[in-house]
Amino acid sequence: MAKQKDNPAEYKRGESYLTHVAFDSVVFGFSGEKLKILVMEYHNTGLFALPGGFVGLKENLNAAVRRGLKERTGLSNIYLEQCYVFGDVKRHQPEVLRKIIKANGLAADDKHWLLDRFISVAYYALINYSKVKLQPDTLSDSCEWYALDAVPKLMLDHNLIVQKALETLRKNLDEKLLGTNLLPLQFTMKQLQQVYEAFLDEKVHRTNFQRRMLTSGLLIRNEKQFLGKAHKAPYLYQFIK
Amino acid sequence: MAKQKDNPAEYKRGESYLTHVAFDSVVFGFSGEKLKILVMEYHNTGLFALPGGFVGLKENLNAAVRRGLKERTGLSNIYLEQCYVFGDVKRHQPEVLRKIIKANGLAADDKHWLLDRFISVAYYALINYSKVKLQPDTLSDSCEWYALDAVPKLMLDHNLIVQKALETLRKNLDEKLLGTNLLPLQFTMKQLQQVYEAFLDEKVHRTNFQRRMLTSGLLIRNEKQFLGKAHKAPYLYQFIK
DNA sequence: CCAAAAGTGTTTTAGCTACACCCATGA
DNA sequence: TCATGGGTGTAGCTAAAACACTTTTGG
Repeated sequence: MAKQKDNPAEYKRGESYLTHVAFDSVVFGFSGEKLKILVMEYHNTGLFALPGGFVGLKENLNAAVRRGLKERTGLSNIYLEQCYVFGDVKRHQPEVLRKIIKANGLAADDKHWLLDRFISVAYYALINYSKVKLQPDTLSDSCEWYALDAVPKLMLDHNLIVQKALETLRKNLDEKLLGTNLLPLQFTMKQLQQVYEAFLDEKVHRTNFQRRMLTSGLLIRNEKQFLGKAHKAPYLYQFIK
Repeated sequence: MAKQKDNPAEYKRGESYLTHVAFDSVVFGFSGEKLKILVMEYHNTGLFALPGGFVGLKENLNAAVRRGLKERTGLSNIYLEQCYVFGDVKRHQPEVLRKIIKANGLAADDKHWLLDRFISVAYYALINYSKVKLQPDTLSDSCEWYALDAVPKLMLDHNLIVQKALETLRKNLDEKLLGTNLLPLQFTMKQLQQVYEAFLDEKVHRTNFQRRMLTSGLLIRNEKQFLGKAHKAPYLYQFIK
């Protein structure tokens, strides 16, 4: 990719991306017994935002989102799903975008394409926290994990997008096979339980949870064990196939 | 609305609608024991399509979809939900749109904005069949109900959109309260069962279905009865509130 | 031996399935 | 009185909830 292509703010209107169409991703990771999401901070603005981007003129929408995630996390083959389209007029706040453009030392004349109104397609992604190498894009000075209960105020309607992603996931927890994507290949039942609890935001009954998982037939028990704690060593489990 | 505004094909690029953004609706109705959807046919082209449209520059996405449905069915307050965003490059088929524009006697030069690539936000709607007064838009010569098992070949990826709408609805049948939107205020248990069967595309157990509905607490039984058939008169039911 | 966490067993309840049965109606 | 479809009763199965219990480990 040419240097110019790395910075969306330098594009002229409609030159390389579809106008009026954007995407934002809520990227979930699990670490330290907590659910976290990726948040970017823009240079010298104090503005926080979800990692997002734009769709190339000859690029599939889903492919564009994968490209965006690849650039920020280094990962391909990410578990990714559409969540909702945010298309209200009131999400158009050119002052906010102007602030970002100016902070990057670019000319923010009134015709700059980033100042236009955008419809944003929201996605959520589930990724393996430990495999990620974070990289901010050229407009941002950081891309960091934030625990769900410590996400800062985000620009535009991005906090709403996070809520919507959570709701969507909560609805179909089981069929999304949370653990497959958020946990390492092998994990303890406790870890899996914590993932569920983090999404549901409530405690689940330990012994019944264990039985439900085991009888589901989706995971197998490895005889290897994880030692080092002052209690019975737990089995390690992994999902089948 | 001015006359010009009634015909999207007459707009210049970006003059009144957001470029690259469209919507399509799968409108479900229930009649004659069958599930049906609305399909439009374009003048002199043999092309069939889902009712869709574009988003005004100062119009909320959801509002645009409601406007589109109002124009074609005369109904406001329609039950409406997003379903999926179709954003692949291969759905861009300018030849098809060119055909429609020409058949309407308009100039289809290569820069016509309808020939651009569009991302389409798919919605599904559940409406009360008997309340609808169908009206084609200015580009179409008909807007008709088609039984789900008799939907013709539609343009672009519109058949795929129908499939996606069905899948989405099937997943959460119960929480969508199908009957509330698809049936008249009062209905027999048989009708409600037929709605479920139409969506699931399989028979459900009559007596157990009845019990499940009654114990759900979502509907009440009216003592009024529907007479005229050679069998026990069924109760009429209605949803609470 | 004790505390802590993992894992198993058991009882109760709730809901669904399948099927038998009775009821009301028009021809 | 019979065919047709509406409505109820009930036995059997399965899954989840609640809780008591045993096991393994480090200190």
